[in-house]
Amino acid sequence: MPGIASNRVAPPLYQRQPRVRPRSEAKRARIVEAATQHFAEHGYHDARVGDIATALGIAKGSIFQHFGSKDGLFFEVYKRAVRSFSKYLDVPAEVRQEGFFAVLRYWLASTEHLVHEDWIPYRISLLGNYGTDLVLKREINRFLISEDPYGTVSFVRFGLERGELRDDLDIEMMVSIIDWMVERFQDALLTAELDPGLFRRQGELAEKKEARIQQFLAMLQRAIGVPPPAAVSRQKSRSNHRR
Amino acid sequence: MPGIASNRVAPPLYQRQPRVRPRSEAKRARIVEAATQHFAEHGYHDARVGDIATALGIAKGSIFQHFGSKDGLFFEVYKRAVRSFSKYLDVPAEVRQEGFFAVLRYWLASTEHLVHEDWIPYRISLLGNYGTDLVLKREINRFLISEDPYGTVSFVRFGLERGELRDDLDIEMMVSIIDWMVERFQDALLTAELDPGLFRRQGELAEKKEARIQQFLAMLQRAIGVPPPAAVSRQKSRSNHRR
DNA sequence: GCTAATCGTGACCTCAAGTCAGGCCATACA
DNA sequence: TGTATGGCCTGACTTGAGGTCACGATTAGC
Repeated sequence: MPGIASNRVAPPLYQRQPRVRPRSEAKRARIVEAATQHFAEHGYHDARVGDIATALGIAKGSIFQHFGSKDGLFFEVYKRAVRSFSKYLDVPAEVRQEGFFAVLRYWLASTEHLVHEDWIPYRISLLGNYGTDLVLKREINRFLISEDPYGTVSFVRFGLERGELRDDLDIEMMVSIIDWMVERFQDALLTAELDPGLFRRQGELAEKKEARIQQFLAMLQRAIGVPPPAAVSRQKSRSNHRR
Repeated sequence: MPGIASNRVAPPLYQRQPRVRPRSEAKRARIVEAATQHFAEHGYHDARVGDIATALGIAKGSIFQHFGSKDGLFFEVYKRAVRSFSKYLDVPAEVRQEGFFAVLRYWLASTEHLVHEDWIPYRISLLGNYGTDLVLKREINRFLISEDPYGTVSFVRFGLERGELRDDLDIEMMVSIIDWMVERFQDALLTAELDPGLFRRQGELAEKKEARIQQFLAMLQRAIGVPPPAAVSRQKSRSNHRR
């Protein structure tokens, strides 16, 4: 897969700063923009690099010069799409004050709304997660780990600091669990519209969505949340949590 | 994608049972066998239909006659691989007697052993889950739902009947949760060897595997298991539960 | 053995990714 | 302003994989 790793040239031998080359950057951006559209509409395999070039009125070779390969182009498209998403903690202050699980509920509940507003980046992310190939998928995972674009790590720290998450679990594991579960849950909600039949029985999911979100959150809370103080000495909630 | 939907011909108009055609079935099986090998070794995209034909000493066109397309061939390969896996409840009787979570622990613990014994079907399943494209993935999901090849549904029923699983959750949701979580957890264990870098930080996972399995099970038990009866009677029900 | 169907073949087609030699053009400096 | 330099853009070209098809070989049923 040529081009995916690094498509920057070797450093200049003497002075001569390349000087940002505004033309080139602008063009890359235009290409990524158009490619996003095409990938989102046709999927990875059925998107044609030639079509993207035609749509932009440029030569196909030009795209390869900038991105090296179709994979390389898609990788840029994917990164841009994923970076456009909000991070977990980017919520209204009052939601954040309510705590970890309130934040989670906020996002699950607004998923549908967000996707209606702009479905394209979601589709791209779906393609990156399931619709290309293992080599690209590995690259994507490296990216997700190194950039943490959803801010899951700091979100989990937030939950830990507030004493809402168990401290006897690996932080790595909690991050993974959140990423996995939320991703799949959102996929299931979303693909009901974008890709009917992609995940398990989303048919009824649409109706029971509210209930599902509640169930899902309650489950997650039991799984990784601090156990409720109750049962022994009723009252006084959080003051005596260990650590 | 011709061929993936149905590569059986229209039903015969009058009598004339096709009569199983032993030659044809045998050949299909040989092709699937060889294709499995190639897909597992090279991944979906880098596997060449021509190579498979050459390896079998037959014409490429013959493969297309039998399976319609590369996708169609892979789909058969995938189904066979997945069907070769054991179902959840296919465990030694004494494990089964211990109950739902014991069965789960049994499988998680033997994952590594199983994959060493025969890594090929696992690789194929990984390719089907992440490494082809969305159209095929949809087909695969339909298959998984209709066949339930791991027997997750009856496994969950088993847990419910034994009173080990909460009865206030949707059965559909529990099935999905189990499928998702176990799949990802196994992937993380497995790809540490098959595809380093495919999932989050599996580096340390290898060492802490035992501990992770414990953590993971405990988490799942809190999430979907019936709450422990204790807690009313004075002291700590959970801290010495560590299993 | 004869006939009708299926099976198998390999040359052929299509089409999309990817390449590259050459012309274009913007900038840097005289 | 003239000219040299180097990156940018082009589009015709190559490569190679999936997929097709007419025809000959093989088999099953009588």
